[in-house]
Amino acid sequence: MAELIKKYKRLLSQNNYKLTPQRNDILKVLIENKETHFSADRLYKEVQKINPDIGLATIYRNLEIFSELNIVHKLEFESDYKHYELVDMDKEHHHHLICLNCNKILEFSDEDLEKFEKRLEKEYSFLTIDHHIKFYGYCNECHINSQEG
Amino acid sequence: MAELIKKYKRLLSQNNYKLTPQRNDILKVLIENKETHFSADRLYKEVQKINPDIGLATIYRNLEIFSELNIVHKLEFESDYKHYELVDMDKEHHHHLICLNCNKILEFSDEDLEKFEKRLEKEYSFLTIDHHIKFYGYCNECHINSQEG
DNA sequence: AATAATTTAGAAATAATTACTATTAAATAT
DNA sequence: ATATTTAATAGTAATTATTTCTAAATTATT
Repeated sequence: MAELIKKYKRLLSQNNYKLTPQRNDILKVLIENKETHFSADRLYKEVQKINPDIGLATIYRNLEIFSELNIVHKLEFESDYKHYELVDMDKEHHHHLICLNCNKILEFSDEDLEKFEKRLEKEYSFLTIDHHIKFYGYCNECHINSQEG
Repeated sequence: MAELIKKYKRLLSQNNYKLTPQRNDILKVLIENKETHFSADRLYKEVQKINPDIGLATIYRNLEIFSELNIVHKLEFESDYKHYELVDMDKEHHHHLICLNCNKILEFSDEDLEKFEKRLEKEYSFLTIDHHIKFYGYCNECHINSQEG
């Protein structure tokens, strides 16, 4: 934990950000709950337990920065708020199974894309109705243009 | 077009909804722009061209209904509004390539999941940085419970 | 310690979406 | 065809997640 915080401090510092007590507290909560997807508001309430003076805007501001620095992942589900989770280096890149009924979110990791869809149903007893796959990156024009610039 | 509208009329009717002039106008715009992802607001402005009295709330209300009936797909990207597109039966189930730079959204269809990630870069000259895969369906507990019910 | 630059709390503003209300249109029964 | 019931609408107000703004506080630097 202390080491992890140091790592983040270094990372922040390299990008001209300081490890303020507020940032420290937010990171502490995220680390202690690295299995959890937080809404900004849930995180706010959790951080308030160790720092009653924290402001909601501070949570948002820093989640944005943490997201830039790849300290947290910003997740978009079909809800009307965003979810945030700590990026866990020890954990494989993972995806989500979202229950249309109870909204539970299960995770699975990606090794072999091919066998996924079929295996999922068995391994997780998850009945797939639909799936969305999104790739983020740079399109032809954009990476060509950025080479020029 | 007229046939398609008839099909939607039947579908609405089967679900105790009427094909009102407003719904007709919205569908008309969606059909004429089936390649397009609309925001509620863009759609609103487009429908206003053929029906100046249409209300924004009507757009939202009906997009919700159309989404239930699988007439449109509600899409969530990393933007702060939702995108809607007509479900095109003739079109294969498709996914999206989202440019982090210009936000252009390219489409690709899914045949063979395995070869995707590698092929994508070649076929679309798209430089993938990250991807998200989401499966929607029912988790173990939920489909078990619904069998009991 | 004095100065400059960040960061913060808290409030106000924004913007997408939803809920509400009175009115209109449509469907059904008479 | 007309009266009655029901569904759908326009327009507005309310809601809610998120952003922006501002003055005060903190931190780093000299």
